Amino acid sequence: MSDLLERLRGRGWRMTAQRRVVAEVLDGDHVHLTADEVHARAVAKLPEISRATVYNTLGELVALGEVLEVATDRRAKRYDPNAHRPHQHLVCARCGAIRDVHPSGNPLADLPASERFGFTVEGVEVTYRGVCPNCAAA
Amino acid sequence: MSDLLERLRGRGWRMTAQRRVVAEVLDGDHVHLTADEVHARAVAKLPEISRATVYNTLGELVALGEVLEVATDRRAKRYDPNAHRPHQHLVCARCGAIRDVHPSGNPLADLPASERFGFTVEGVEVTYRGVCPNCAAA
DNA sequence: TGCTTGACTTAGACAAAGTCCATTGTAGGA
DNA sequence: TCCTACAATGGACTTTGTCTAAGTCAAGCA
Repeated sequence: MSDLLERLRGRGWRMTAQRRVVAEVLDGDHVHLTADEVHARAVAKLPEISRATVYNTLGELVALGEVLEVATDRRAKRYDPNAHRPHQHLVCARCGAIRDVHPSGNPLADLPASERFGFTVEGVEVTYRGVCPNCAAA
Repeated sequence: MSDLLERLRGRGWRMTAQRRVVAEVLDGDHVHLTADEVHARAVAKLPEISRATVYNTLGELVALGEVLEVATDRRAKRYDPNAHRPHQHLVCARCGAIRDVHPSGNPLADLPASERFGFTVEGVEVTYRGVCPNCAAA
């Protein structure tokens, strides 16, 4: 987990208590947290941290490629620390639970040139939607 | 275009001026409008229509399957009247322009059972991201 | 160790998108 | 035509996120 902190320091990050706490929250927990949840957990470790700092720090982590932004619903963005292995998401339509999944195949290859309309296509996001076992049982 | 109105009436929709106007806005224009843009166009036809009504009506159209919600960015949801032909979206990372595209292949089939974690998978959304010709030229 | 500096943090105001609710209006059936 | 349940209104409210001006502090340097 200090891997992440090391990498950040290596990139010239000025290391502050706030940034360390945000990085630790994400690094210690491989789930998909909203900015607000990150803030709540950060506050538990460092009560005086502000919302703006959490947003700033998350934005910086995303820009550095250490964390992915995931927008699976209309509500809050979520932050996915699993940025180093390409993956897609499977979302429960009822409770919003998110799992990382690794489909076979390459969806980029499925878009023929005739369907690209002159765009330079750079990436693709795939979101599978369904109902998780818990919700199905209930 | 009265097709849509007919279908809605057949489903027991109470036809009001407001609903007709919202349906016409979407039906007449095969682009991807935000709720606010729909409201603006509806106001042009019926000045006293309220924002809440536009949201309600869009929500009902989505529930009836006549219109798709598209959440391609963190900002406003967009509404896609092209609900009857399955398709995916290609989004410009700079200007936000959206094109409907029809990839070959079936991404649902690319998710093996071992990657479904007990979920009942019901659908999949694919969003291609790139740069449109206009933005690339600029 | 103790300055200095500019990057970082803070609190709170602000903005955008959307929801809620009490009241008022009206479509469509009797 | 009258009723009544369903729909519309508008304004307050919520959620998520951004911005800014002022204060703070990490890290390099003497």
